Amino acid sequence: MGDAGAERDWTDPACPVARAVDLVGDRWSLLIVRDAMEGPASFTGLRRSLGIARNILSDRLRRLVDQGILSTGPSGGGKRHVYELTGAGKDLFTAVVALRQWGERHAFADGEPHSRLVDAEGRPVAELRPQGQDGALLDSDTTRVERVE
Amino acid sequence: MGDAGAERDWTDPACPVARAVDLVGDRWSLLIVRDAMEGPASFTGLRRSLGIARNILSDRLRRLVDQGILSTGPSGGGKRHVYELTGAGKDLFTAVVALRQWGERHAFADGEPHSRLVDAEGRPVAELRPQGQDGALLDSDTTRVERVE
DNA sequence: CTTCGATGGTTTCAAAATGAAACCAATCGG
DNA sequence: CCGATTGGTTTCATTTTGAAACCATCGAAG
Repeated sequence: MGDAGAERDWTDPACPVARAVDLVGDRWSLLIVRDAMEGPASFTGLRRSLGIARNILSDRLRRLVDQGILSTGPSGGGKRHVYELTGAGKDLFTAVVALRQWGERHAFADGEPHSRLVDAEGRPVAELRPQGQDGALLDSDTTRVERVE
Repeated sequence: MGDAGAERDWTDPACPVARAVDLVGDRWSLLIVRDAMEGPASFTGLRRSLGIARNILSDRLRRLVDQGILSTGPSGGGKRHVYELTGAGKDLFTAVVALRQWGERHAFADGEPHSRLVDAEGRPVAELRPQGQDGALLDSDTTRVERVE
């Protein structure tokens, strides 16, 4: 991956979780990415969908492009208009799905309606489950963080 | 789930991703949860580990307890000291793992060292991969969000 | 070619969140 | 009883966010 952005001084330099949070863990970035998952997005499209302030959206888009998560490449004419996910951006799919599934399980009252993620045939996506290399299911009690020296 | 917290007016009420971000999508909450995954956590332990300001940590802990993600239950004596994950909190494991794996893939230069998540035998956790009910691998191109009316 | 509306911003300023530091009460070890 | 540690709260400065106004460009309609 191209080392595009200049973040420097991470909250916790050795922890991939902390770096991910530093990059996309604010109020808006992941929602912009969520929207961009549905296809190329425009400034006003995002604005309407999210209800975000213009200046903040402008800043977040610039930052996401700098970080290599979005591109506004010359696709379309080069006039800096359409935003789409890069490889790194698309790769956030799994994390967005994980947050979605957690939200479905814990952020809605019983019977409260919510959007769903489905495959091309309309069937819901299976629940993500962390496993070991041997296929055994894992959780926070059966794993540990191996700190790096 | 007990409707403990009072969040009200969500950024995007029907979207589980947005609700999850509203609940834990700030600079610190997920890192607090990450730390709590390793076992019961104390105020000063978290402070030292994260380098977070006292008042902010105090606020986040209160909020996470209100939201039913952490408990500071009477376990230990009832004197409001130890914080541990509730069921909903432990269930964030998958999302934290997904962010960790994304961070490992995209937030480190080649060869730059980082902590790893391993199982009880020290073997790395397998990469999470969204699948359909039939086991087919899915990504943002082969899924769509079914909006709720 | 002119005008009009929409798009994609930037600037300015007020309000809210964050952080550093000082302060404080309760507990614990000796 | 003494001093250190823990678990905070309060105060105040700094930073971030957001609403609103402003502005430049483009394409379509007249």
